[in-house]
Amino acid sequence: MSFRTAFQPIIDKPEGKPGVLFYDDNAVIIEDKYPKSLRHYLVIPRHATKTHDHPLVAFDDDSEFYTLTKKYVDKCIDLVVSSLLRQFPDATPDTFRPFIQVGVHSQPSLSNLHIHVMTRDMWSPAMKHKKHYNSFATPFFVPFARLEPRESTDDSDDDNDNNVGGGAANADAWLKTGLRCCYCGTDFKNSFVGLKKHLDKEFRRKYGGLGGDLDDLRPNQ
Amino acid sequence: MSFRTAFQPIIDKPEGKPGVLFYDDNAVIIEDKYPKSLRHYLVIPRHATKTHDHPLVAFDDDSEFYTLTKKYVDKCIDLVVSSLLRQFPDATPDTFRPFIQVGVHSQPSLSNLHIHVMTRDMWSPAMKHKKHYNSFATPFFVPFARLEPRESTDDSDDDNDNNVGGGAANADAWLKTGLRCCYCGTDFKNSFVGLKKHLDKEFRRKYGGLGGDLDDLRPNQ
DNA sequence: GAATCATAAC
DNA sequence: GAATCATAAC
Repeated sequence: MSFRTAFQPIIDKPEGKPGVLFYDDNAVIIEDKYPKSLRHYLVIPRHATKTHDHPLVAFDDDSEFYTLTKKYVDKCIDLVVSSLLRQFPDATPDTFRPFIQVGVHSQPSLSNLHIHVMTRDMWSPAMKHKKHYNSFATPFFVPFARLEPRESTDDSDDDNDNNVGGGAANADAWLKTGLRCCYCGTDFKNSFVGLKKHLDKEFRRKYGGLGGDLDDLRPNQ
Repeated sequence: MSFRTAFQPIIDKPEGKPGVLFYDDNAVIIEDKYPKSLRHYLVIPRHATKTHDHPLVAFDDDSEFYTLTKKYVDKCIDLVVSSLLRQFPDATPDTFRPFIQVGVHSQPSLSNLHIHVMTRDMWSPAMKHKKHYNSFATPFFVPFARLEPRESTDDSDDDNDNNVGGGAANADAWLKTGLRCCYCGTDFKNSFVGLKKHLDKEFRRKYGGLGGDLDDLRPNQ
């Protein structure tokens, strides 16, 4: 049961902890220990009670908390971009900014509130099975922007696919749905191996020619 | 479909074929290409029509064919024993003779009539899954002795478990039944890995102390 | 990691 | 060999 609070020690005392990229009184930014994309960081608010809220309700009626958290999300995006620019000298920030996704799991495994900030390549040796993939490539992954509190109660513009209010309802179904390429939408049904091979091609198309050495990035496990 | 007749070329022309241990006009004796025990040979009658008979009916009302085939089965047993004696100098023929099982599959994969002659250790890297094991360790495997034609029509002594007459009926069920050690009967349910580890122990108890080097016998794949 | 399914099956 | 299930899950 204790694995669910794996982030608590980092929240309590981020100093010197492995993977910590940044921290202040409000938040910690860490590298995901099992990154599911080339870059995969986490923003972890340090708020004593919000940390125990479900991500789909933590920002409800709390614009202040959303705005504060967004500041760290933006900082995290900057960290992802600058890290990639060091690896790909011919790229520009615009190469990567539209390619970064920010959001939360509608059923998080770890209970402390955390926001994923990651490139949308899903190219990683830690991406090992369908549930991993679908948790980031379907509406199981809820964009952070959709968590922004609204003044109006009129939700006629809402995209019901994401269904933030009762968003955990269809979560299991999304994890089991057919595998679709997050670049082009090609349907790989249940063929995870087929998807992985295709993602490798898409990755090389996306990241090739940016001055980096893709062979350095080969999976090491 | 052609794999089913894989033995036909050996029947037609055994000369110089790999794995052939003996042949004359009536039969060929070969090493099973995927041995499921330390020793696993096959007796293949060369009779032009009998070779296409199902093993559970090939010997019906044909004592002569049974007697002829038994001669080659006995020869095959001698070959197994002499081969083992070369490997285990401290053993005697009686170490192995009661430990050899002779019989047929009630649903053979290969269509040419063949009789299995094998040690009852099931210790082999080619023994890879439940169906392999149960095909030799349950009544799916029909002892050759039970195929001997009888004068009498009184079958009150028959063991209905083997049910030679309609023997293929429960064949699929036997392949799926729980895994039981062929030495001691211990039930391993569906744990093939558990069974394999136990068989390794039984093997070392049976074959240890016979002057051979068991380390030479370690699986090579 | 291991059992199951599909494939190959000796 | 690969998908599934169970386990672990960052």
